[in-house]
Amino acid sequence: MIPIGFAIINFDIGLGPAEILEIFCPERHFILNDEPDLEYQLDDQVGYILRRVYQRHTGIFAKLMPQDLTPTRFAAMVKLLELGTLSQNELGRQTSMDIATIKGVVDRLKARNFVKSQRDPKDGRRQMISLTSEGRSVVENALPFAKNVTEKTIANLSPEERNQLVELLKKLC
Amino acid sequence: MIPIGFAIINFDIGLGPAEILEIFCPERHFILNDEPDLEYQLDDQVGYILRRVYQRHTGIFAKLMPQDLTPTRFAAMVKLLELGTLSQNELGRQTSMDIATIKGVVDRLKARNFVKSQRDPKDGRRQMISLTSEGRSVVENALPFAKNVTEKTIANLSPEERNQLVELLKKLC
DNA sequence: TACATATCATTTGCATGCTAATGATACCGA
DNA sequence: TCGGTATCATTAGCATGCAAATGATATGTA
Repeated sequence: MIPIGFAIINFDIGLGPAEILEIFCPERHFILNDEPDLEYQLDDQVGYILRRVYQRHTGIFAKLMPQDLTPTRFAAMVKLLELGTLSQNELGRQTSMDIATIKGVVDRLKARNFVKSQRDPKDGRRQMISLTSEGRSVVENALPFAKNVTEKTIANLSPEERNQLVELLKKLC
Repeated sequence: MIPIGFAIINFDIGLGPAEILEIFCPERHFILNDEPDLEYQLDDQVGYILRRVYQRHTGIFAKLMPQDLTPTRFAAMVKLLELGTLSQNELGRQTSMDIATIKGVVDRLKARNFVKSQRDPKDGRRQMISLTSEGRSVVENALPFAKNVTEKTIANLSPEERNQLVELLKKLC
């Protein structure tokens, strides 16, 4: 049961799929047989919308942030600024990146001399990651831009709506 | 000006960074000098939260969907089911994927024989993409699973909260 | 001490997602 | 018809993001 079938009817009687379903069977939402209503509007699915919103956000981020800072690079540097030296795994946990992803991010930050790493002398498994002085300066200077990115991302929302959104999203992770 | 400095104070007097800033200067939010307040909590930034929520969602998606369907593959197939044959570019626009991304998705769907493509005889530039009969069957069978993915993603929210969230997110893309 | 288990890190492979460069085809106005 | 412009598609390069396999190091216990 696919939307296009309804769209044709829609041309004739000026009703959308949902309304037509209501007319045919307001309780169970089926037509002509017992097939369950599988009407599925991609554009209303939270996952699809989340992808699109995050896409727009990363576009804003790329446009406004200095120093080629990406969301993940910046996140790692902010956490290092806040928490100091961290093992690579711990840095990944703090920034919601798995070990493969955080390794790539750290490698690229090292290539730019924004972070440095050294083995933990007390635990030979650990790579301890910390900001270089250049990295500290870069991330401190980037903070106001990052605030601006957040502002631009939610510019269409009122202050109450902004709080609502963040509270709702926090319940989903 | 980094949070850890406040955290130490916090131990002693039981106040968070925001409250301490209020005490020192409720108007301009600075302490001891004219440096603007750059307090920046990564975990409260909407972009960072969006990434984490979408991450969790894709995890649910991967766990529940059949046929190795990913969010983008499924999105493309749903749009083809709904709208019929589309040019590759148009399919990308309908699913919020740029031309490079949609090409990869289409290539992988073709490799699985879920979609087929042929040049538009009326416009030699266009690759017209459509579902194969196998692809149609796969996506129709996948729809209830996709509904379940959405349900699991927002399981922590009440019905009103779900509507709120979707409405707020739609304002951001 | 020796072994099992856990943790940390690396690597490979696959899948998005973007930009930029390139080439082919349509279309439109002079 | 010609030439400029627009659209469609391909390709290359870089950056996430995940799963799985591998290896090195710690740790706890028999």
